[in-house]
Amino acid sequence: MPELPEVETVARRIEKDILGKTIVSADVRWARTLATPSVKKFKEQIKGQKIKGISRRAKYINILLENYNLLIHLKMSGDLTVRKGKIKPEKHDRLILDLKLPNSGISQLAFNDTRKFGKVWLTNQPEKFLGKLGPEPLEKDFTSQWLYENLRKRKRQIKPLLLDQTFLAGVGNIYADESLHIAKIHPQALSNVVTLKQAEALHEAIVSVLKEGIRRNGASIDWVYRGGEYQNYFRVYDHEDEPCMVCGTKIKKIVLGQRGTHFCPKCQKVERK
DNA sequence: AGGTAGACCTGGACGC
DNA sequence: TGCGTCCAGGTCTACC
Repeated sequence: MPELPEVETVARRIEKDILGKTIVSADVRWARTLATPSVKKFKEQIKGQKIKGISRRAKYINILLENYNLLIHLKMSGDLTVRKGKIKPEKHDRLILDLKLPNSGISQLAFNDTRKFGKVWLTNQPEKFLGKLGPEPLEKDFTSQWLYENLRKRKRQIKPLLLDQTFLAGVGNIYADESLHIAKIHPQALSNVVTLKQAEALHEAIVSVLKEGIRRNGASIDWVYRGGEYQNYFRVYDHEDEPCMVCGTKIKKIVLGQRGTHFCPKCQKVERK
């Protein structure tokens, strides 16, 4: 599902429609969507809270309320939409918040999530639930030097390491595959033998791929269409057996850390040490 | 420490 | 048409 660019897109899309509105009630349609607190407490605490801001940290959306943070993780199939008026819930709506401005009607913020993996936290200690996330790849502290040093500290296959949110926040399966192809690094290359040059190339690839993803409003694949177009620019993801755009070799698909992994066996060689 | 398998879920694609 | 199997943008836990 959504990775950093898709989550960023969702947050930006709903921002202007929710800022300044007051949450007047909550309809919890799938109880397990709530990570914390209980349904009863959630409804009590969120009622009357005004929406002060919205941001993203890793793949979490963080909606700032007067006394709480509403954290939302879309996991594989989640999406957030704002609807005007009281609408009949859609099939996979898991949580609906009724919003109101003083001099206008009701609108609704709906969390729709087919696969029910998504989670919502209402808390005044967001750090407690955001866990030990790695740096944001689009922030200043993510540099090629940082990447080089931290890759060398570990001894792991590089792709699963990129997906480790405590190592680097926000990169998911698609953008990891795309970045490694641009940087010409084999997904199974060991992190401790990556050269400074490779780390620099990977750093640049990660940043460019994420920025381009955001510019294209993310990717829309499977049945989850959010308006994004980045799926039309994939180099390797979902391109198994198609020719590599660089050298024409057939793109290979393997499984790494239980995730489908796409790469060009000619452009991305494993260096044995 | 790092790798892997199973859970959590629904539904689309594909083979027979 | 229908049924079974596999796969999917994520992450957590258990276990080797």
